[in-house]
Amino acid sequence: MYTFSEENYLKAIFHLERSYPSGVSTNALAEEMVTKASSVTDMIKKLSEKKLVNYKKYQGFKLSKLGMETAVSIIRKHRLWEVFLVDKLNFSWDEVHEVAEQLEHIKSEKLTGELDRFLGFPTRDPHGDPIPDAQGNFKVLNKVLLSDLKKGESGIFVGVKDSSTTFLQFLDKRNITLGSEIKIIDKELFDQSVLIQMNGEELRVSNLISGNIYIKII
Amino acid sequence: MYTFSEENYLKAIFHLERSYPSGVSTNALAEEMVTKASSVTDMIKKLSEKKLVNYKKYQGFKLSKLGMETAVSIIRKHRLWEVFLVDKLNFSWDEVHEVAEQLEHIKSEKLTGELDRFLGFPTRDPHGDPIPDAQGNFKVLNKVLLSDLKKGESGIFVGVKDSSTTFLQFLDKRNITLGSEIKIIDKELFDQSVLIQMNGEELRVSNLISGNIYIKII
DNA sequence: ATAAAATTTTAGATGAGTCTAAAACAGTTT
DNA sequence: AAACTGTTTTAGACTCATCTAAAATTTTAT
Repeated sequence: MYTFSEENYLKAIFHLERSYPSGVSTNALAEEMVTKASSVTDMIKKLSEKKLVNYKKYQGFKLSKLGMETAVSIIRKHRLWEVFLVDKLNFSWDEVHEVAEQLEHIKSEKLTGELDRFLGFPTRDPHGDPIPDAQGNFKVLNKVLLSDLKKGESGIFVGVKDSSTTFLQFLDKRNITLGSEIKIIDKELFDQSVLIQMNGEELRVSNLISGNIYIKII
Repeated sequence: MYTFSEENYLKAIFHLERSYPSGVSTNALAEEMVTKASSVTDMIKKLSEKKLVNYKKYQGFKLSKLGMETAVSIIRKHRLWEVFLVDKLNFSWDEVHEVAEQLEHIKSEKLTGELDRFLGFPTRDPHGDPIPDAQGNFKVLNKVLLSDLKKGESGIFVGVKDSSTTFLQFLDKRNITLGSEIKIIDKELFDQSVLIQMNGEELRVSNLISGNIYIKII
């Protein structure tokens, strides 16, 4: 089994590979992990020895097949626990991350499988992210950022890019909830802010907001 | 907050204090923790600096008020998770310990409180042990060992002393379940084995078994 | 193409938790 | 009260994950 630290690195590399499909750099991972490049190098060496990443000095790294499977299983656990916290324990979607970060490291195949069953085999976590099944398979929803929509286009709010407490609480305050239909009424060229229609109301959101909202076009 | 290791030591000291109310020795704790006396001394020094135990060199140690509160809160979490695993996730009582050992270290007041509510504020874990409430209060059930009962006496099976997988599975195999009424039909003087009546059936159990079964006299 | 800048790795140190081996101490026996 | 026995503590070492500072390498810019 792997240490908490190793698992956290694997998860971080997984997330960074979306942005850097050709390979992740030491500095990028150091920033993500809020640590120093030298610490990253040390850890990557260890992960490389354990066959979890493919690594050549100075050339960046990628998850190996084993590393990918391990990362996906941690993400599966993280997201299942998030569903548990929201659906069963009255947590709101902005409160779950920290606790799920702890729970994702619990080692028990039976626990994960039974939790999945208990929750009704959910396919999305409270932020709209897909939950891998026991085999590690999950469908990446075909989604775009709200900021990429043009005037007149519309879609369903299916996920957030930034899942920080502050952003999620902002969305709650504005009543922007997962599953709502959003239509671009107008787009301001100067600052890229958009006037949207949602649940019969109109509101204007800045580019910083629209750039963190995922939309499924209908 | 405390490390996993510190928390495990506190829990072990808590359990040992029942057997050694006047103070726990280094060797006793080393055996309980399956480690060496020197490691225990190191850790006790640390716990002592953090005001979790009262310690004087060569004189043994006891939990301080803070240490006791901390230990009780870990035990509360352990037992709540055990209930969750058995009641909601189809675990049997012999499968829960290992996973609860991991889950007990999750740090979130809200999680513990909501879990307690979700489970209906249980007062006993699957092995009959009392679950402390949020204030750390719990009632110690007035119970005796089955081996202490005399011929003709009877009571309810309310808990186990040994909660190892093998012992719990043995009880399952013999259909000896928590809550059953047990009566001593006969006691063999030579080996202290007892013939008991339970659920209308009679069976003979050795002293090793009867010495690990807690009975509440009715 | 070479110098400057940025990135990455190495070297050496630290703290947590553990170990073995040796020293210090406590309790008991003679 | 001195010696023996068993317990406890200390000393020094190891691994893990981290750090700072310096060296090595790659990338960028002139």
